[in-house]
Amino acid sequence: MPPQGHDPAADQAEQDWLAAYDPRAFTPVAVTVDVVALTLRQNRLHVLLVERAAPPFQGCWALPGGFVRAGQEDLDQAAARELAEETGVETATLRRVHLEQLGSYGRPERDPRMHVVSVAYLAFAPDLPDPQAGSDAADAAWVPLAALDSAAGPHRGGPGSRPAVELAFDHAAILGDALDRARSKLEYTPLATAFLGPEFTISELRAVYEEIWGEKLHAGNFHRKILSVPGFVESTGQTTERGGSRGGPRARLYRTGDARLLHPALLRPDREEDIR
Amino acid sequence: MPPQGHDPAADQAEQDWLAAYDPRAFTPVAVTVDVVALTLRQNRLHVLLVERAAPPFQGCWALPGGFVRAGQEDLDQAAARELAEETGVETATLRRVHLEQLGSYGRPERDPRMHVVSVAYLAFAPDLPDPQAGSDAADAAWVPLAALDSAAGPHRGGPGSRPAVELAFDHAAILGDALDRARSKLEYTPLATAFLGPEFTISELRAVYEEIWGEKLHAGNFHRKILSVPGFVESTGQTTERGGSRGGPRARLYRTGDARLLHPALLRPDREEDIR
DNA sequence: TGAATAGTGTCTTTAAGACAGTATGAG
DNA sequence: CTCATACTGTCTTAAAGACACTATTCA
Repeated sequence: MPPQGHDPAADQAEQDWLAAYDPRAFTPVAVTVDVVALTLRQNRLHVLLVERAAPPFQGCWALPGGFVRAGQEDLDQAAARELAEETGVETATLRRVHLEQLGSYGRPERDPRMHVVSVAYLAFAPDLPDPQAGSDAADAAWVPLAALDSAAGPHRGGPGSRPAVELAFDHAAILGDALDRARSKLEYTPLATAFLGPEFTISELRAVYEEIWGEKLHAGNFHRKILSVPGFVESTGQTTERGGSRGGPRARLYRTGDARLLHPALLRPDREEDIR
Repeated sequence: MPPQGHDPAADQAEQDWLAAYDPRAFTPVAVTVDVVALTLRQNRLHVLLVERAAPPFQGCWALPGGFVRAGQEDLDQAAARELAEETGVETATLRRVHLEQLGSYGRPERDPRMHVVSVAYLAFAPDLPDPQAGSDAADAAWVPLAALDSAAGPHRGGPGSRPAVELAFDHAAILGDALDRARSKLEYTPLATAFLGPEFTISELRAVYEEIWGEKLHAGNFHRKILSVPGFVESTGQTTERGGSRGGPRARLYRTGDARLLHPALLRPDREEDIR
């Protein structure tokens, strides 16, 4: 853009220039982090939500999140802090939670108060205790995905389902993107194990895939495939104490291996829509 | 976090609460967008850089970018605007450029002036004219990746290479992440065609893969693979006017097809490090 | 005993890669 | 003519999926 006369773009350029020298001299854009924390409870996918205690969207459920503390923390740290505050979980437990950046959302009208850019994070957690509501929330809970009318994916309530929970802001869209990312992550990484305890059976691992992908997998082929991917799981040499509740042999126990990517990947069964 | 006495965290919570009612009452975090725009010139990967006209990092090269205009634009729009301003290219041409969000960078000390969160974007462009420096830049140019000491990937200068260009802020890290993303995108999407004109030969497409992946591919197998993936390319029925500069038959011309994802994907040849 | 589950064997199909071979056209 | 290139044919190997089968344990 060549230098020009007095027009709105030039005004903006001057504002930007001033901002470099006085942090309070430009129209502010606020920055928050929001966390889509997923877990499995009784083999059902749940997302951590808080009930808003104040307007806007008072009484609505929303993703846990909050403002980034200026000058004090990185985005990853802010996300971990918000997650810890909302779940009431100690830092030691957080080490077993996978946390990664999902993407940023910045439509000017996404928050009625002002222009807020939210950096969304995605978390995979093992089954954790019920959360404690933070100071700015009326309640906090692990909510089954089936209770949400999330546009994306196979996790919709059946015909007789309860009224869907409506999410505040654009959090339904963020959740949809998070589910897409989660399904894809299970293909190329061993992160499905982040939903399980330190030791698990192949069947438990398969249940994670089946719930998040929303389809049944062939038990035998899945078993062989998992064991054939180098570094996905390693044997503990132990087995479960008892067989399954409806019979069957005791299953061998495994730990997460040291691979960070799966080779070859575990691709989802063919879907029609994957061409578009 | 349960309510507690007068501690820094509570102060912060109060600040956050106030921010909901007075946009200027909290310590600000600025939001910028930065664009990693990649193109191929003479089959070499180039990135669009600007030379900074003002401190900090005056005289350094940096990714084109700037502040998000509060209340006026979405993040995608801001990135497209910055790209258009820096390249001096019209909106019509921008339609042929692929632009996607890469990720956000928010280390408090990444900008010496204040806490700035940058939302990075990745762009794939066909060969465009040389850029015009915008008002806040001393210069702008397509810089060959070989001239940069980018930590990631196979694009380093040879033994007799010029002194490496140093990038401002954390832009070298952003560029590294962008290259990782670009290499991965070529596996699962048809976006390699975004580097080419509206009609291209299979050999030209292969050159894109070879340059971005940094390795030679088998011409025959590549050819058959491209044609076997549904929706990747479609024939125009035309051929090039002349054979190659060093002989050979005229090549058939193709357009980009309607697929958005490649099935099956074009996986990179096995690399050792892909397990970690 | 019956049913469900863990784990393995084997066959078919698909896709990737190595390699050879033919036709075309520039110099 | 010579040589690089466009494109195709064929064989080998790897991997995914379908299916069958055995062994184990709960009820």
